Amino acid sequence: MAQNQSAPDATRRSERSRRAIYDAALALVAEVGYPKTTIEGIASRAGVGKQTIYRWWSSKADVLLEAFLDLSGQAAEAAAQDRPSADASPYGIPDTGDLAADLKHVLRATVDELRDPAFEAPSRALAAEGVVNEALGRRFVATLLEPQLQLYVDRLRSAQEAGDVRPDLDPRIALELFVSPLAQRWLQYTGPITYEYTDTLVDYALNGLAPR
Amino acid sequence: MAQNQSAPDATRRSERSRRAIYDAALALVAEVGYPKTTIEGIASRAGVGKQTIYRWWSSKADVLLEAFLDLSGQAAEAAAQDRPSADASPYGIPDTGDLAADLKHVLRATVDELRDPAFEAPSRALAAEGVVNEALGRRFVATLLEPQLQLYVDRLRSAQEAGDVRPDLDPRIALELFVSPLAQRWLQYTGPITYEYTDTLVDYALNGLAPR
Amino acid sequence: MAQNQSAPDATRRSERSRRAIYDAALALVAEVGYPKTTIEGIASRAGVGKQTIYRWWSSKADVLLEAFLDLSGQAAEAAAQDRPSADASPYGIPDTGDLAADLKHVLRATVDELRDPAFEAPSRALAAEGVVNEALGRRFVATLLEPQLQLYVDRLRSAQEAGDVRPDLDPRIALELFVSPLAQRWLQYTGPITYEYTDTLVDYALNGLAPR
Amino acid sequence: MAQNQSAPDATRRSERSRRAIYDAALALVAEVGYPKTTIEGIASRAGVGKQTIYRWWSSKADVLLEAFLDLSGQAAEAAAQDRPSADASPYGIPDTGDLAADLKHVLRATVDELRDPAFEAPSRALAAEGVVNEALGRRFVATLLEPQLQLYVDRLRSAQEAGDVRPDLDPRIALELFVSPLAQRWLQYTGPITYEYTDTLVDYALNGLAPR
DNA sequence: GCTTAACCGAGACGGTACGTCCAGTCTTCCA
DNA sequence: TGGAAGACTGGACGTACCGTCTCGGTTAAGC
Repeated sequence: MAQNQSAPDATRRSERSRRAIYDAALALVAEVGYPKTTIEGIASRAGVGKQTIYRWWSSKADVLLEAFLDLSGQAAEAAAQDRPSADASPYGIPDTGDLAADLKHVLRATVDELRDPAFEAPSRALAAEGVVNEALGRRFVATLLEPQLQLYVDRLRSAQEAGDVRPDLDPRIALELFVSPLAQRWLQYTGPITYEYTDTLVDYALNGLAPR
Repeated sequence: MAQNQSAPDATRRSERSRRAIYDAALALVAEVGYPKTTIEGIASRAGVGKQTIYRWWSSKADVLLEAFLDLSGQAAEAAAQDRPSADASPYGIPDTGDLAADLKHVLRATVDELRDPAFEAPSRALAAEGVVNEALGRRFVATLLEPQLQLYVDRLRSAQEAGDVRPDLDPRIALELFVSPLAQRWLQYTGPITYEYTDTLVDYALNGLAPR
Repeated sequence: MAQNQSAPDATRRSERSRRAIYDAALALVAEVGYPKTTIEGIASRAGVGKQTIYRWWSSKADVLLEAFLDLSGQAAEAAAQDRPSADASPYGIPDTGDLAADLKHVLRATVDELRDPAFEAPSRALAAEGVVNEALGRRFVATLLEPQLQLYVDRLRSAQEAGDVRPDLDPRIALELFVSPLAQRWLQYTGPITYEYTDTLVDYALNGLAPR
Repeated sequence: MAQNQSAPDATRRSERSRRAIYDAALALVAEVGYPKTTIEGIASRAGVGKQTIYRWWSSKADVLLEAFLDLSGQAAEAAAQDRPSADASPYGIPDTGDLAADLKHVLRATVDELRDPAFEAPSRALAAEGVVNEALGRRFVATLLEPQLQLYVDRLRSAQEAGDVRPDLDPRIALELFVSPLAQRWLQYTGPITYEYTDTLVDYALNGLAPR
């Protein structure tokens, strides 16, 4: 099944240009915002011809998604380096046996990340694009969001085995009770984002709203 | 505190043009999508000069926000008309005494609304724009989202008085446990949106994840 | 034979506005140039509604032509005031008996006038417009240029009677030999405009190019 | 002395577009007149992006000047082709020994040209623009008018050598006696343009107005 | 080691939309 | 009812980018 039209030869691709484009795209999104970031601007800042961008990506969002993926990969690697422990899982959720404490810990880390300007600008841009562009949205979720959520699924399953979470629950849905509120506050500015808030979310979610 | 610069005289504003612009904006967003909706396109479809748009609004997003607000207002009015009951609250959440049932009912209605193409296109566009444009995002939330959420706050407070919800909970946060997951699935395509799903959310949220 | 459509009633016309419009038009043409002079600009500077201009004139050029006519009229009146002599002819060409001297004198005065910025800007603008807009051009010539040229015709006829100009010549054409070169240099920047130049023109024209 | 700002690379210029723009500009000026000729109109008629015009020219007048220059160049070339005689001078003035006849001949040809609609529309437009825009006016004169006038200078000098014109005359001024009147009549509609008229001009100019 | 095909930087090209400025018309309110 | 004010439709302005398309130059693979 051959490519329809002159698929570029990836083996001859310039690594140098690819990196420069990632850097330029992330820098511009951070500096001037996503809407004012243009393909021409990226090309010019990267010292690259426009065609080199169009050859390998299909849109501005596409470039940014890959650039952000690359950035996340680097960050994950760096984080793994710092954590010499046995648990190999990158960015894994700790399992100390205290579910509430573990979740609160991870959510606090997420709060920190959401405030890191280097991450905020591109991820917000991609999220926004994804809202209106379903194809990109699904890619964004599949490559970036879902892997993160899977960690919660794993932790919740472990908690079910330990008897800390009801066994009949669907962990994929359960995690949304405390993850989605944070996501929405961040995406839509519906409320402040604090440690206290995420701690509260965990408590509410685990214990339920109804009296015991 | 004088007006900045030659503010137009609102009393002379053409109601006809305003309506035509709202209609054109909503129609175009629904037909060709938000990114391909242009000010020129709106003006042309509305049979209006571009300047008439720029005179009263500052951006495409601004036009759409007002158009959607207007549309929502009309819809609310129409709904109020249909409900001859004593409870005057527009779009109010029913209070039958059964909290779970009431919430499930309202969330199912929300599911229906999220699927109504007439609402979906513009609200998705506004949400996307709001993610990346904080000023607009906050206006979107304040004028459209928060009033809806307030209804949940009211219902939860009533439930607290009835002893169906723990009295120490913050209702504004509590509601997020079942509202935000739906919002996120809709915004980010993180999962299917069904009645079953929203029913499950209500059950999980009221009873909690931990065993009783 | 009534006017086709609501001919304005000239008797109720505001003299105040008319004057203000003339002043504004002349001032703007002098300050920003003819192309950047706009009807809106004139109206605003004159403190007048746009409609008041459109009611009485049909175009920017039309306004300027009348304004300039008015200005010329005033100037002629002022000049007449300064000249208490018996000869009533306004701006008349002196008739001392020395044709060459008289023509040189008048042409030198014209040179001065062509350099007066108050006259230059509007008359140049009108001339330019007239080149490309035949109707206006003809009006410009008929109301402003031709009356001036008629003075030369008169003087040349007088000279013919005195035997200083060949009797068979057409004075209307003859005058062009020394007037048109000056006009062209002014209109088209084809050469410098000096007293020496106009003196030379008179000499060449009177004596001819061929040896005597 | 570096180029001011990102001068375009002339070697990559599209000859095809340049020609199409010339053709469109000349056609539009002839069809709808100079004031109604717009850059957008030229671009659209030429099947060219607006930017392609703005890249190489600074204004509508600029485009037209070059287009007309090009047209004149072609016409001159075509004329040279038709004249297989030894005298290489393009558009040269004949030198039969009879100055009056030669001048009358050339002026009659000029009368014809002034009436050729293909030349009239653009040259009138350029002349008008030049009246009000000194920079363009000077370019118009230097590139189009002056070279023509130089031919008269040459012919007059030859006549001086032959003793047909007084030796002390400045030919550059002398030529204006019969050229400028024609120019003015054409530019300002101050009179009809006929062979008889130009013949008369030559007679008057050569013999002078004063009796012999 | 020399050819050759590709990627590459550069940027001109045909387009679309931007946001602004005016033209000329229409409407409202004041004197 | 003339005039000041200014909102209206409409259209051109000059600019910014889009995505496509050459144009040398450089660079790596294959002969």
